[in-house]
Amino acid sequence: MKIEDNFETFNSLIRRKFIWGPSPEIYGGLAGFYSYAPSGMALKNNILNLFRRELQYFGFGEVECPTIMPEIVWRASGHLERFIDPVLRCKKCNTLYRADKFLQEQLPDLMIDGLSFQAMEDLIKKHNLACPNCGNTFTKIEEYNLMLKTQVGNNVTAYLRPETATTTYLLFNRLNQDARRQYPIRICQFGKAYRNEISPRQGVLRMRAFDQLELQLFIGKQQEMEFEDYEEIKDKILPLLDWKLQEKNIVKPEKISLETTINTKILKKPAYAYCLYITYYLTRILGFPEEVIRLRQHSINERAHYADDAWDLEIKTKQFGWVEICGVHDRTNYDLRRHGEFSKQNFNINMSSDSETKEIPQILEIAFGIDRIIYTLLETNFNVEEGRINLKLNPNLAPNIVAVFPLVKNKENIRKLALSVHRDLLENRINSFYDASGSIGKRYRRQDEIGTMYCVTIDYDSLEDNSVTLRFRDTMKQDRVNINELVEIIRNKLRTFK
RNA sequence: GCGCUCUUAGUAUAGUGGUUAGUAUGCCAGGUUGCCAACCUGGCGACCCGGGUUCAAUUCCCGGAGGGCGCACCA
Repeated sequence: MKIEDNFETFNSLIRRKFIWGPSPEIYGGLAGFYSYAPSGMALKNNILNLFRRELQYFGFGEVECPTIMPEIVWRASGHLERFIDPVLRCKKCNTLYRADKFLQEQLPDLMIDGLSFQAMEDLIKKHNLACPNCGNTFTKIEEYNLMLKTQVGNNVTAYLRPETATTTYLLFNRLNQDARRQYPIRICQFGKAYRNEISPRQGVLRMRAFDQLELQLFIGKQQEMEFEDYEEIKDKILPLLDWKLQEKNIVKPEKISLETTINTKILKKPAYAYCLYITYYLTRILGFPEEVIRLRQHSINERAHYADDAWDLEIKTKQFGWVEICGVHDRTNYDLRRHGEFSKQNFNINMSSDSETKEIPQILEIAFGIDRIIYTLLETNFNVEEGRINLKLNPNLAPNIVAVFPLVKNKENIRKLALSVHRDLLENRINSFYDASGSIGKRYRRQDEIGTMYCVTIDYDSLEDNSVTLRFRDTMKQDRVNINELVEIIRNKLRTFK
């Protein structure tokens, strides 16, 4: 197989090293479903470990909720209404049309938004509308439900969650008790979400079952405008593309300080600016270079039903263009207002020392798609350098931290020493991989292509003076170090990466 | 979901109505090897699934699944 610097080589690497694969593959697969293999899962876990450590620093507590919730939850959240599309199916050629969009197109002068199914069907009859593809008539309007429906117990209708966020909000009264009025309440949740995509494509970028890591700030209206943490980050410069720039067909973000965005009213709320900062910060520590990142604002009709302002963090990829890996939403008090109404709970609470004023908390939401992070991180770190695949992952994210080799495999005492170095690293809980097969060069290349930063080779001299070769992935340069210092040296090197 | 197109070892590919289904790479075992995909020997491993046509189907036909592209969809 020739190694060319293109995304075919990259795609082949994913399959060859079995990072993830279609599922259930032996039965032909089901579109939109993938399984992670150990190396892919190691990467995912390393990303999560890093995120969890940082989120603790930012004051977030983690919760975990069921992935299935009864119908009423999704009625309250608005998903039942917004995630079910009316569709028209041609009786003959089976082509599917989104009913409301189709009618609006055909009858541009009428107001279609908000019409009942019956009213839409009447319009179709009245205007004799037929399938543009083959000219035949339609079936009755059907529902296409983007949420996966199931039954709990005997006859309770329930849905698999299309986002983790809503399930977090349901805990609000408990979280509020726990928080002792220290606002904002900062909560995160990691877990699966499910969407019944009509045609899932682009591999793990659009799965029907995918992982989200979502951060929520429950915050007072006043506090959003006078947010203490904002003061510490207001000088930070972010690559921003607001929708006014997009209207001028500009795709390159502007580097603006958060303070400027507030002063020029690009952003309304300092607390929201802080959320954009956390989003950008977490993305940067994964090792994404500045040039491939932009934060893009949604236009008004691009926004979700609950959002007052929305920005996506996007990564520039070779294969798929700009890919959203995170959405930041100002959900206002929409969610708690609705869940308060539907559950008859009182979420109108006192958030300040002034015991007179009560309010329903605002929610600011940061939603990462972990699988999209994995894809984009692998793609941006993928390099071909003079016929060598080098996956330049941050060393603490790679599946292996270090690999240990005997220079030759048929010298028993070299092999023994190599194995003991390997075990010693494992004893110190440094993720080490032992490999003795093939030439030394081949073993280096095997590690390069899965991003292992350090390789340790035990040779004839090692037997004499207890020293080994420490070889670096990116430069291929080698240091001579003492075995007794190896653990500390590697730990120190890892420490220089966040 | 519609249209076009594709599907052969882990990966990348060749090819065929009757073949021991080829090649490269990979992987395994052994040999060799004093540091960057070396070499030698031996071995492993594939025609997406179902039906039809046929004496015979991996190959032709139909259907399905999955992938790619375009359209639609992507709260």
